[in-house]
Amino acid sequence: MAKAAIIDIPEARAFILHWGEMGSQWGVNRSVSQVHALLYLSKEPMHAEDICETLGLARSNVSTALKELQSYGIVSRTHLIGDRRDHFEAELDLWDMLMKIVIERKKREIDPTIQTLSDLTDQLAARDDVPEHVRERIGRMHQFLGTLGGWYDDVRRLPRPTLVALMKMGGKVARFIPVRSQSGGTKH
Amino acid sequence: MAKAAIIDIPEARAFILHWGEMGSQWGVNRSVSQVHALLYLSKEPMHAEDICETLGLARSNVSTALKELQSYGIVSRTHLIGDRRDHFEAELDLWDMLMKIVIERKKREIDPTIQTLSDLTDQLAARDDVPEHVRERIGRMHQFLGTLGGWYDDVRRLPRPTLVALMKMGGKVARFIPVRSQSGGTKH
DNA sequence: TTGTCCTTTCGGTAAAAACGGAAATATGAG
DNA sequence: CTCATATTTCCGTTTTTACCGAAAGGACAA
Repeated sequence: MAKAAIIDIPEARAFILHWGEMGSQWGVNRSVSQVHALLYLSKEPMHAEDICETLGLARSNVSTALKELQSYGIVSRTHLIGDRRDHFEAELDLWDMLMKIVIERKKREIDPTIQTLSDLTDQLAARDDVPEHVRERIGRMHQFLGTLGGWYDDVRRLPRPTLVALMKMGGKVARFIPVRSQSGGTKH
Repeated sequence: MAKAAIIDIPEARAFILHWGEMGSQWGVNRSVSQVHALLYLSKEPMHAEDICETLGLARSNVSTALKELQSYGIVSRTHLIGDRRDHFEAELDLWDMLMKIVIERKKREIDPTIQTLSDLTDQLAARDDVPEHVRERIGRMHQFLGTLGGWYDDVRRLPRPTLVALMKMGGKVARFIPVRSQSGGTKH
């Protein structure tokens, strides 16, 4: 009897399918997310052919998906002795995984947007026939995204245990913020 | 001479176009993001017909887009005296805007995923023919998303100035986390 | 109530994205 | 070097999604 494949477990199949759906909601190719989900569940690194058969996808498709996942840094290549084929395994630490996804999407989509807004802000500053509120709103968006991006660049460097501790605190971190006139400061 | 429309400002047009592109990268319909960008730049609330002409979109398309933006809570209807038509304006507070977008996407995509993972975890617990690592990894993902979701539900209730202050602190919030054995604690 | 104006829904079409298969390229063993 | 095997690129097909126009569905004034 052949070793039971992951895909034969209904719950695993459901997981992979759902992950694919969710990915596509976030602008990620369905095949890419499915391959990711499969590798996340796989105990051993898998080679491309194996992934194809398991998910019923074309080889080319899997190849592209793997490249994409590697560019995110959440899947890596390994080699098994006596086997020429590339094998692939997923990042198993979910914190690291999330951080890598966020950093990559920031790099791809947010940073260029900030750059564009920066340019537009400059161009608008050099004009005098533009309604003030337009200049102001684009400028504000620029500043906002810049702040957000800077914040992420900052906190992602924190050691993981610190990050976990911060998250577990939730809203309680607010205790440490100097109170001006808002509620939610020190309660007693 | 007619009042110069926003769309005649090249920088505004670039902003709207870019916003549309970025939206589509995140799984948001391009028309939806464009309408949002336009309303964000508009000083006055606009009615649907006006939006159509400005962006060159069909009436039906704009109607759908407005509905979507309202469901996110980042665009609202208003009425002008002496005008039966609905008028629309965008949320101008970018913090509020972001919070609303995130809460809505969480509701639509993350929460159902957590639910699914919860179900799968239960089902897996009732089986004894499933590799341990599969059970464990799905369970871990469930827990991870739950923690993340809980954290967001928590911090989003903080007063806005507190949130802004926290963000401005960036990684410095880590000062307040009890140090175990990691770097990044109190530096001096 | 009736007509006008405004909005939404619906069905078909057009555009875009995903996908598969074949061909091309690369890698490594002998 | 040559062959066998693994991987990627390219291009045509399929599937999905976005979009428009027409028709239906309200709301309000007269």
